[in-house]
Amino acid sequence: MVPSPRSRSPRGQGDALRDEILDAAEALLVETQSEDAVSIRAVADRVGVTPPSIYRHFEDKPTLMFRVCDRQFDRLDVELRAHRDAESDQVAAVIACGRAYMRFGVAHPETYRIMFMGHRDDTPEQFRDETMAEHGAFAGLVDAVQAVADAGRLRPGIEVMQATLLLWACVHGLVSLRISKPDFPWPTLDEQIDTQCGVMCAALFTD
Amino acid sequence: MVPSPRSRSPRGQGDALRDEILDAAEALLVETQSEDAVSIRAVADRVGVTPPSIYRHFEDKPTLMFRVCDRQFDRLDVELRAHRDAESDQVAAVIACGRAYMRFGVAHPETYRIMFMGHRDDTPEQFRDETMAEHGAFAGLVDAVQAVADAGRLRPGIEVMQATLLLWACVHGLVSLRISKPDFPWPTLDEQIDTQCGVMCAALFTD
DNA sequence: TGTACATCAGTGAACGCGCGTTCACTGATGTAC
DNA sequence: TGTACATCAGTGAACGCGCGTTCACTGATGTAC
Repeated sequence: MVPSPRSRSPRGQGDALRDEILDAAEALLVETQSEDAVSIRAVADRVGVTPPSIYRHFEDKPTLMFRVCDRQFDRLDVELRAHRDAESDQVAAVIACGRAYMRFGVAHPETYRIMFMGHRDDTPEQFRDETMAEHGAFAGLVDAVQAVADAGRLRPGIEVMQATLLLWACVHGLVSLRISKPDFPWPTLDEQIDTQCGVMCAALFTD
Repeated sequence: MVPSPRSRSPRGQGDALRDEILDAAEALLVETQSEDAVSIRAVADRVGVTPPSIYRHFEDKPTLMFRVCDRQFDRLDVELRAHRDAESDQVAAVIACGRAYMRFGVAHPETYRIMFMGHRDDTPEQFRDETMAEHGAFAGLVDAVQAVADAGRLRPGIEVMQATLLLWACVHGLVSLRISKPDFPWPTLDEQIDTQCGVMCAALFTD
């Protein structure tokens, strides 16, 4: 291994390496588009550190991977929140969220795969419920649909949670199929998103 | 390894083992619900044969796994075809197919995962396009939607392929989310399927 | 009817692989007296 | 101002693991003459 120019962190700042590790792992994930390629050794190499150092900052590999993805999803959350705050029309806000979500998923396939397409048993306990129901993208979607309902624009006979789950299934379905089956003769992403948003809104919302 | 009671196949019938291997692999997959647990060694053990024997019948592990899943999906195809033939109402036929597809996916999570949630690079070449666009469940769905269109019951402005992709995204989304996030507070499967079918049909079909 | 031979289903032993992880350690830095 | 010490970020070497896969082989069975 080539000796790295990296110098050791001073006393109180051991956490500096933590962020470098997250950055390196994220970069590897983006470059290789393969969770397997992001081994503890590869991450350590890229940071310029030996593998055991990783364990000073993350308890094991799955946790590291989820922290990486979690950080990326936090950025999505910020974006979704911005969309909701920016739109005065509640239905338009839901559409904007849906669009942003689908674009994000297709643009970050391996991240999306880890967060939403993985095996339950490969998911560290701390990420099993939390990330999902309460926190993050899903909660935002519930809020956005609730706003539509509060404005009286949800189609009669459909409840907020039903509508939210249906929307989630649709956006997730589009994203995950495109990720798993890249060789399928898909239409343009824009075209598919437009169709899907149009039909879904017509089905769920009024006005 | 306990010596097995299995006796060697006579001359022309080497293919007998092939089916036994498929059966054993399928049984293991169903029991463990884990692709990783279905190792070449585990399959060989269960059949009562040594690992190298597997390679006389399947070129490698991914191919074996896909053959196993393919066989299960063939059964789904038969079921879907039966639904379509049994329903005189075209829309009812699409609904029946969608329901059967979702039930199948949720009932065979690991099979579904391998076929529709895997990495493109883990998919043997022979299964990359074929299983999808031309053959099997998707083609059946296209046919069913085409029948609705032929009956003049597709909502104006929506094309057959658009409607099919949307339906596919929805059913796949429901199935794959329930598989990946079993800890999520889902509604009953029946309830979720009913809502989804109701809303989708209202959105896409007329009468 | 008997013998030599080809076939081929299945074996036994081993290969290399890269992985996640653990362990006892080093050595620079700050702190107490 | 100097010395002993505690801290703690990061190291080096190795562990065990189970996997997919390969190779040269055995030995029962059918076939040709």
